Amino acid sequence: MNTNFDIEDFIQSFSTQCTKAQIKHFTKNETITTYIQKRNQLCILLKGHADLVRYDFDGNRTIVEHLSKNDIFGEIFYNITTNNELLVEAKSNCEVLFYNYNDIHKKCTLNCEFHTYLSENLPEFILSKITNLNMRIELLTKRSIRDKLLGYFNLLSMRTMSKKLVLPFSLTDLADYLSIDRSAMMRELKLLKDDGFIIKTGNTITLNKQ
Amino acid sequence: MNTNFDIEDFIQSFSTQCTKAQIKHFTKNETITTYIQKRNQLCILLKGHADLVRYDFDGNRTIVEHLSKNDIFGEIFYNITTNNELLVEAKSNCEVLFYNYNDIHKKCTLNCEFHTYLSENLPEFILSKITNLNMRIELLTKRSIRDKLLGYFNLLSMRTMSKKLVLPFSLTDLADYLSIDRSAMMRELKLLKDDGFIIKTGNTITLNKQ
DNA sequence: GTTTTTCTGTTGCAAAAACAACAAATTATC
DNA sequence: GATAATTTGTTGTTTTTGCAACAGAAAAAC
Repeated sequence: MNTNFDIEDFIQSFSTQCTKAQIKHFTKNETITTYIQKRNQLCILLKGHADLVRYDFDGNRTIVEHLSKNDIFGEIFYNITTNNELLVEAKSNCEVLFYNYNDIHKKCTLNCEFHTYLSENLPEFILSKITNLNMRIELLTKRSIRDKLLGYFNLLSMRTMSKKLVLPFSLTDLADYLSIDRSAMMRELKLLKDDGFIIKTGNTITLNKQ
Repeated sequence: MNTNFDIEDFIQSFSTQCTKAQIKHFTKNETITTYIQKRNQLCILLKGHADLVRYDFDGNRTIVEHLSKNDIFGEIFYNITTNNELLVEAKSNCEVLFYNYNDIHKKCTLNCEFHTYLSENLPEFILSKITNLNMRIELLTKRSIRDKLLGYFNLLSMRTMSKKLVLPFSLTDLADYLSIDRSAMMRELKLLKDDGFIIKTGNTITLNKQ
């Protein structure tokens, strides 16, 4: 998300034909991948937006991660313990690089630039991912809907360096992301407006107090 | 946690005098470190148990992470956005290795074994950390206290390959870890017992149904 | 071995959140 | 541009969770 990784360079070096990786394209609402243990898939989202989504037995949908350009994902990061479905859904047209994690240390037969680039930059990628996961945990450990909403808005505000922020997904999805009931969230949003904490026009939020 | 990193080898190679790292000892309840942005501290817990804890304005205490031998932690993994205190507390006698992340890529002047070892093995360490964080997120996104408890018990059960499991911390701490009210959790634990899902004796839980 | 502190277990009550159901608005599809 | 599908906004009701307060048990400190 906030790595200094250059996407153009990346594709450029990849074009030197690495034997281990492949790029695929997806249109909106297509399933990019389903998490299955032991395949050790590592993916990088080169273009577009996608959500890692879980459906549980009660029919609840949870957006586990919201993925943007340069975010890494894949089942290597998971121990698939539960039998809940975990899948990555394209939210717009996407370009995804697939890689097998086992192959990262084994030098590519062609010793291609792409391969070198990836293994050199992976630590930075991963560090950025951990930071994102920790921010997510911070949000989820907040005790009330109000705190979750304000916490999330502050996060976005921090990123764009502005009190005015545009939600990256629908309110329905926001509830699934914060792991709360949508109608309860709507009620709380109204209270936040009434109490003067936020101004909301469409999916643009402006932070006020605090 | 489940890396194949060998602690003895580690200390052995460290004893060849790396100029950048240092090992410190802590006794129970001591504060190991406080997270401050821009210091880029990276730590490895060599011995003992510790908790990464956050205290928020309402006086709520949250155990953000429960750290065991070989777990890595430190402020490089955080964007300190909120002004909530984040600190690592020793839960038993601990031995901790401190390192500055900036120094990892710059080869140590002595080009010591330790340094090489660390930079070679860091990806595996980090991968394990991400897996743990994802499991934590899965727990926190569960919608009810019951699901959180069962989810956590299942996780521990999975790790030890047994239906009988020993909680790694007190019930008070468990509530802070699952980000729920302790008395509400106690009530739910009783219901789980009454419904025959678990048998509880002290801090040993045996899973029944499902 | 006694005292102090922390942890466990319990409960009534208040507050918050989830559930359910629907109309209006918006967006997508044909 | 009409129709279908999804999203937003709203509200009454039920359920769950949090809060507060306390007694007994266990653990730690002296």
